[in-house]
Amino acid sequence: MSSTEDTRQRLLKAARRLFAERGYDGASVRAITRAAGSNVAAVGYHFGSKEALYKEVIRAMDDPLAERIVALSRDEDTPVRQRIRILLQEVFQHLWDNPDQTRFMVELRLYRTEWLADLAQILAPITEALIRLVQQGQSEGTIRAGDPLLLAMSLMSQPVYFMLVTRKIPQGILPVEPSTEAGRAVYLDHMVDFALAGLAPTAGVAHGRGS
Amino acid sequence: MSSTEDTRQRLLKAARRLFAERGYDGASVRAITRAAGSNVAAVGYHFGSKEALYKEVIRAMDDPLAERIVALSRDEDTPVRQRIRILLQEVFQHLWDNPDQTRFMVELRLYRTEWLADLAQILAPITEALIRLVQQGQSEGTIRAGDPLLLAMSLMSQPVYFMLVTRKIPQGILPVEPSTEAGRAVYLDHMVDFALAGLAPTAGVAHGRGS
DNA sequence: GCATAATTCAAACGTTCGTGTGATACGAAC
DNA sequence: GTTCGTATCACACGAACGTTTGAATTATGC
Repeated sequence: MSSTEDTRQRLLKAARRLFAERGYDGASVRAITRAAGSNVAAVGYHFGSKEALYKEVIRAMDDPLAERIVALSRDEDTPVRQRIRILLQEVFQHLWDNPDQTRFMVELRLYRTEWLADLAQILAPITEALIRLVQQGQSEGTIRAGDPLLLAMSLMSQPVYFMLVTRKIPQGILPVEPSTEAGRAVYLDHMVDFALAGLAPTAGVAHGRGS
Repeated sequence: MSSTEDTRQRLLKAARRLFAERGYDGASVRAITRAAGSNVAAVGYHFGSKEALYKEVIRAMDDPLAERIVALSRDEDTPVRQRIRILLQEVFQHLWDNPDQTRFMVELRLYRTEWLADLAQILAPITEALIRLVQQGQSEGTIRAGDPLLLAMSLMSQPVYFMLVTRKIPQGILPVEPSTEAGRAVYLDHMVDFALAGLAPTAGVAHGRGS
């Protein structure tokens, strides 16, 4: 039983990477087992089927990010807007360091809606943490009025969208190359500023129906 | 030659739908030709290969939206912020009515980076139109300072992200069902408000490093 | 050391994939 | 009516797919 867990873990790791890189259909069982350094039959033995392996990858995806975010959202020593700033930065950084996760989630969202519930369950704590923060800011008066869930969605849109648009983009398409730490900071800073600006208490111009 | 163009068009239409629904690998040539009501060999005859068909679907994707947006961005009779409002609404509506397009573009972005240049070329006019609008607003003083491209990216993030998150989502996950016109308006209005708030001239709270 | 279970492996299963081939159907030109 | 280029068809090819099988190998309990 010693190396069993090793094989299982190696399979999960390889599967997550390849599913993210090539999608469910594009990542063959043979390619996954080859990447994991084991036999084709290993998937059948350890998980039962390719589909079961995929669902197991979803299940194993609740990672340190969620608890970090929840902890951050409860850190009452830091001002709300500052907490949001840190939170968005950390989400972006995490997504940047784990591109597999974003791609995997997007594929799940687009092509595997039958397993979306599994994903929503994993993301729930993050959404709740964001909502909590927004509500706190609203009661303090540092965040403008509005449905907390909708505002939380707009907040999440910034790190997710910028990650999708800037990660592994061919050189020359974006004016600032996000491949360097410095270049990435440009997108990161802007993304946070825009999100916080969108939360700012009504500035006189923004709200209502007109311009 | 009479029904030739029909078959070609039917193939393109079916291919775009199935590529969007199932991804490149998930949409088999047989499924596409079956959906188009023609023979398996039709793809080989009209396009040469499955890959060539895929690229042709990309090429045929520059649609009315782009020119509509460019025209709107140049409509000097409407205030800039109002133009942006309309523009974001129309982008969202268009993406909503053509979910194929978003899914197709996302797959291209994630799994087919070798063909990304073809996509960037098609999206260029839209990006340029947004940048032009932002710059005009900045020179008027109705839009806050900042890199116009980055601001344009944040603007686009709203309709795209909300489309991705709300379209064809299983019932019960979102508190407001986006399947009805009225429910959808909730997301649409919020998305536009948030985007415009993010553009608002510095309100005293937003900018800088801290909360 | 020996039985017993757990794990890995090579090989093969039937199916589906993208593509190629040759025959057939069709319409226009003469 | 025959010819010719275009379009569609049924069909077969080899390769890759997910899965299964049964033997070989390794670890565990006594």
